[in-house]
Formats: sequence, C-alpha cells, structure tokens
Amino acid sequence: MSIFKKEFFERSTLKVAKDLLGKFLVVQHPTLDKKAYMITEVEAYDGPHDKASHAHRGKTARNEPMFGEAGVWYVYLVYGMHNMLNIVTGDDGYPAAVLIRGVQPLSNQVAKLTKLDGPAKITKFLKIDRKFNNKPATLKTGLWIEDLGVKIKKSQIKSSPRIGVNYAGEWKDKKFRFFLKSNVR
DNA sequence: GGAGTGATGACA
DNA sequence: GTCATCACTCCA
Repeated sequence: MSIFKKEFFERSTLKVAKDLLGKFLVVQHPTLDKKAYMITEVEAYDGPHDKASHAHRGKTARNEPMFGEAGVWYVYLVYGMHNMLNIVTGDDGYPAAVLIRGVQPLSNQVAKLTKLDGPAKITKFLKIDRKFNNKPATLKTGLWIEDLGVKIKKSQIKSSPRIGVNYAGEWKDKKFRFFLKSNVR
C-alpha cells in the first residue's frame, strides 16, 4: 500500500495514463469507510497543442490547475450537471492531465455496486465535486491514488481515440484513451 | 435520436 | 451584459 507521489505524475502524460490502469482510486468520506476502486479507463490530455484539451485556448480560470503542479486534481463541470475527474500531469507550467473515465469496485465490496463505466458516473457515485479541484492527490485529503499491488500485463491495455471530442480536428483520432481489455464496453 | 443543465469563454 | 458551446447521461 503506497500512496503515489508527485514524481509519478510528473512524467509524460501518456505514460502516466497507462500506468494508472490497475491502480486504485481511494475515497475517504468523512462519514463513510475508506473505499478503493480500480482504475480501468483513462484518457490523456496532453499539452497546449491538443485541441481536445481545455488548455488549448490558453490558461483560464477554469483550467488553471492543468498548468500547475503535477499530482493535483482537476475537477470541473460539463453540461451543467456532470463533474469530470482529472489528475494533472507534466511539469509545472505544462498543461496536461489524465481524465479518469472508468473505475471498478473491489470484488469484496458491495456486489451490486455496478461497474462505474462513465466519467460522470464515477464522480456522481463517489460524490466527487469541485471541492476537490486543485487539491493534491498525493496527500490523504479524502481522494488519492494507491498501488495495491495489482499487476497489469501490457497485453491487457488497449487504446482507442478519445470520446466526445469530435470537434478536435486531427487530434480527435489520437489514441489517447487507454482501458483494460476485460473492461471493454 | 434528443433533452436536460449551468458554468464557462468569446465577444461587445 | 449576451450567446453559443460543452472531455455526458438518460430516456426514447
């Protein structure tokens, strides 16, 4: 059981995205027990040139966390009702983040807890909202990432174009989405 | 296929 | 100040 440090997130966004698969999102609510969810699907948003990234149009009040230090949560609202959970990667000043799209509860937890297979379902279910925005994921703030020793083989990782970014021109076809083979939907 | 929902960014 | 857009989900 080891919490991830900043150095993990300071590497290339694509590497971080792939390495996050099979790691665990740990949630600690004030009133509930600690729970861990395995990350099964992520997307990378890398750099100022990525048209699908919020950072593409430059630094704004909303995407400011993406430009900041690695290992910080970037949580924002889309479509008026959906919170999106991202973790900032890359060096300070380089806008990049990994969107967490899918997680799966540990098998010994509530069985009927359905697989959380959409980015907004995760945040809704785990009660993640913008109060986590700009908070470090490298401290036990209530939401962080741990390695619980699950080994992921390279052959289990699949990639595809990202979802919901069809406006992004040539960037929409980049295979920046990574997911575990057993969790294809 | 289409509605819902509201923060955000662009423009004036 | 207004207006269009949006890294989505749900119901049909």
